[in-house]
Amino acid sequence: MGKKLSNQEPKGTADWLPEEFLVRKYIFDTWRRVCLRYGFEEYLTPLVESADIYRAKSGEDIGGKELVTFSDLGGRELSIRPEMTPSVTRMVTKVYASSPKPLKYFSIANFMRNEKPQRGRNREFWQLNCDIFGSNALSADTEILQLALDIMIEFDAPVDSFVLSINNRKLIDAVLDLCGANALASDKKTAVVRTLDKWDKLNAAAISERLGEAGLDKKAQLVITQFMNSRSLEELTASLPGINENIGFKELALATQALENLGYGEFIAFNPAVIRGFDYYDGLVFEVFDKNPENNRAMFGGGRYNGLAEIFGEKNFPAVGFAPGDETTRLFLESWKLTDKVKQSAPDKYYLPLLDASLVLETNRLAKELRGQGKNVLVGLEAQKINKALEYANKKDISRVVILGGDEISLGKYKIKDMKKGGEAEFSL
RNA sequence: GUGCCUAUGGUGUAGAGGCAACACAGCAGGUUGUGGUCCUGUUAUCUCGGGUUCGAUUCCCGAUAGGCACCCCA
Repeated sequence: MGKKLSNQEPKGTADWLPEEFLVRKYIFDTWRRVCLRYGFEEYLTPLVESADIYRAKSGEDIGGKELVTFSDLGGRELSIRPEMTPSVTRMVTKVYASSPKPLKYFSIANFMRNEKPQRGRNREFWQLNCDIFGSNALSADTEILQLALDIMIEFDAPVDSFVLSINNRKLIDAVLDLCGANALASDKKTAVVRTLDKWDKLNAAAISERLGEAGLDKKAQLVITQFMNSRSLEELTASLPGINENIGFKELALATQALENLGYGEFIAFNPAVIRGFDYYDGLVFEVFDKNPENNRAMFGGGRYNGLAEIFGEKNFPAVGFAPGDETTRLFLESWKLTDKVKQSAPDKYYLPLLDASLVLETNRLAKELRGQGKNVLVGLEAQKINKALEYANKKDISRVVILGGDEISLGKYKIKDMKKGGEAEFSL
């Protein structure tokens, strides 16, 4: 024997033992069911991509130091995907021109980011990605929001358990224009945007200091403060008259109205602090927040990214989408105790123990027949006394045990015992 | 990248500068065809390396690993 190897998973990754697998399968099945219900089609792209497609527009961290990169035999620099959007955009550019529009696509896939793992965040994680390509209509934005809400509702999320916060990059841009931030050097402008992103975590003095350092005077800061303190579109109009002429504002108002008309009003709210770090968003942006005080966090988000296709040298096409992750979803389900359905989703199983070593053939014949009827049959591999067989079934939470021993065979019968109710039923062999 | 916390059977936890304890799970049996209870047996180089000490699993330093928060992201 050589050196003893660690049986731990690599940092930031996790094994999925059957129990945990069942939870994630429940999450994936729910995602898939709702997407199919909206007529979305499932696709998949390769695990690795050329590293460059992430450096272009994925942001400094995800497209930089968090990228897991290696060289192939030809010296090409490849990365394990840290997100789906560049991949699906790349894929769609190949078929876009010849495809009937719009395209409604989804995928469930795993990703890698070289981060420091912590609660709700691993290096390897799984995401659902839903996107609509080829429609600039506001109804595409609305459908994406509705789909995101329906996924939450399909998980039995109570009304006050989460909120979908919406904002619009065009509106943010207009506000940056109003206060002169768009005229600033790009690093100063980034500092302003970053401050907006941190708004709720910083106090007034810290905000003022940061904005001042970025080059905004008191008057400009007041404009930003009025924008950021608006809790609704009405409040925003009152504090910044004329802002309601902005296209981003109008889109938000119309999308909100559309969702209210469909009965989703109580789930959505305008929130000026929703910015999102990806550089490619250029219209609607949104995030879903868990409202549980023990898990108060953004769960997932999305938005419109009409400009991304240009990195592949293609004519741009409209795109809007979102991506919830497996861990954040799991934490949400746990924080609201919504995991009852997980066990119900486990497949029903039969246990057919081998009660005597001489009955291997008969036992497997019966198992084959029951499997032919579509039943899931777990067959005993080693001879086992019946009390041990029942004990095993209990421990494995198996609800039915098929009994086939010498007595049954001589009568030409077998029995199925219901472990919950205790009764037995007889059947002919 | 920064800071804080933790490391003892398979799992969850006690413990004390001098023979490492308990619970659960696992396996075997009590019990030759009817279960969940009960009883018995069985399971540990106390993460690694160095230091202090007659003696360290315990105290100190370092490494490694894990967790949490920040950053960032979602």
